[in-house]
Amino acid sequence: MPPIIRIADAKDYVGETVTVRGWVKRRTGKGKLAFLRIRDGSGIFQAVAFRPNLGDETFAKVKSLTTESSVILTGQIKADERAPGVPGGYEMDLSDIEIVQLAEAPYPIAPKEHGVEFLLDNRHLWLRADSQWAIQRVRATVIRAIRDWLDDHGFLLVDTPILTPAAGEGTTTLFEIDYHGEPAYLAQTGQLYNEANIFTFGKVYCFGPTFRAEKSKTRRHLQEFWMVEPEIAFCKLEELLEIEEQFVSYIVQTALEKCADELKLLGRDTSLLENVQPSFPRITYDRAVEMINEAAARGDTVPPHNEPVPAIEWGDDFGAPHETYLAGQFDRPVFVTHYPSAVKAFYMEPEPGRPEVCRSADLLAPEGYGEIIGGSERMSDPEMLEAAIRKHKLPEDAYDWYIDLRKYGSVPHSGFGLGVERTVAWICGIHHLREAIAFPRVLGRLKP
RNA sequence: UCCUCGGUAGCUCAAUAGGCAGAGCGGCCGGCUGUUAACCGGUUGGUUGGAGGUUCGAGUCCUCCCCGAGGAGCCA
Repeated sequence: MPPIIRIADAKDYVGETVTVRGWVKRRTGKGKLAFLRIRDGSGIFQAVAFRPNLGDETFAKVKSLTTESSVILTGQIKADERAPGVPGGYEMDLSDIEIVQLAEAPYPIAPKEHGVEFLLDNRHLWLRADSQWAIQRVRATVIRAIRDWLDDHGFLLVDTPILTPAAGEGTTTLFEIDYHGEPAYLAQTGQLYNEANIFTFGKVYCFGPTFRAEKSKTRRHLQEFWMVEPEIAFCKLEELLEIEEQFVSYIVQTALEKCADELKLLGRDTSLLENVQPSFPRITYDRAVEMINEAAARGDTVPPHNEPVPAIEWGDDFGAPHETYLAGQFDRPVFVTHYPSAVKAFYMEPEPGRPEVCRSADLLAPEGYGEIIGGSERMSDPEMLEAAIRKHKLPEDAYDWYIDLRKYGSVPHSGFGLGVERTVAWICGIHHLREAIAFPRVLGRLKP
């Protein structure tokens, strides 16, 4: 019995006869010669079937194969420059084939362009496409890098609840569920619980799905997305930014190193990612507003539609074109710090001597991918926090425990949240977040 | 919730001024010894999103509705 191998390992078996189990992506042929593009999860290669070698009966089996049929193939591995695939350069000279199932024809997804609606309706099949295979492998690598870096830098993973009694930040729309007769909400952040956990563990992170019921219908939004949220005790804003730039650089460089084949398959220009090394530029909100208004006065435009940069007034939050313009001025991600307190969450520490701005920082990714991190130094004074909660008209009794944290050994502390799908989309160079997660939850869509 | 665009074969799209609903891809049959979303020949394939209206005649014009995409607000 020949050994069963993975396509990714084919290079180690040149000249040997082996067995591969997988699916027929596509069959092409030329008379007595047929090519089977085979996928097994680990990689993609082709099996070459030549009638004089196989005999008429086996060759007829090959010719009968439909797209996505499941097969067990046996043959000799050969190195051949003409062989396409991932990693490519190796193919199987087929000697025997077992058809596990002859797939129904036609397979719904044809080798051509498709519309978004059709692809999302068929997401369970679309995932088999080369591009989707590559993206999910990058995603898994990004998640691994996130956890490795945090675990190796003294952070403890502490899971936070998904069923919560009240709004985390009090700003966005929540999914409400029935918690045995009382209303509960799917978590939009684990941050407040992280802030409790730092008093036990110093540096913590939570990592899980979060839920936003906003009627957001853009390529930068999902109803359900994954977020990693580190939180650090005895940490001021300046130190937080150093952590963030080390963290993001590690994630990007790890993806470049471990997913070179996948990024190549996706056609990603990785030269733009190689710059992602510390340190990242830092600009204040004040300076950002100046830059935007100078650009608006010059009539500068931003991709993808080359719209003019809209002018902005101090105090307004940035729109997508503003973020794209700002990010476009730098060759790596850029921190924008000290936003107006009025446009940010209630818990952010005001800047000493300038209470109208807070010690916050967003990290904007290049190429129009927008905000991948939102972070800040948190308010550490109990009275100031109580006043902020009242000012934002939040239910005070829901935050009593949160205020307690400032009464018993309060310390300066900071944290941030990194959106996994936005990070994956940026690294992969894909247009829409929906491709960065296997089964995206976008507005108006729950199936599959 | 608001703004813009869209819905015709399994898929991607076309259809002059209101006048026989088409092409490519996919599928199926046949041909070809190096295919890369092959090529050549043949063939299959329709409740034009739904309801109503105008008209001799509606994919096309009118009204209402449904669905989708992009964006705004909000945010990762």
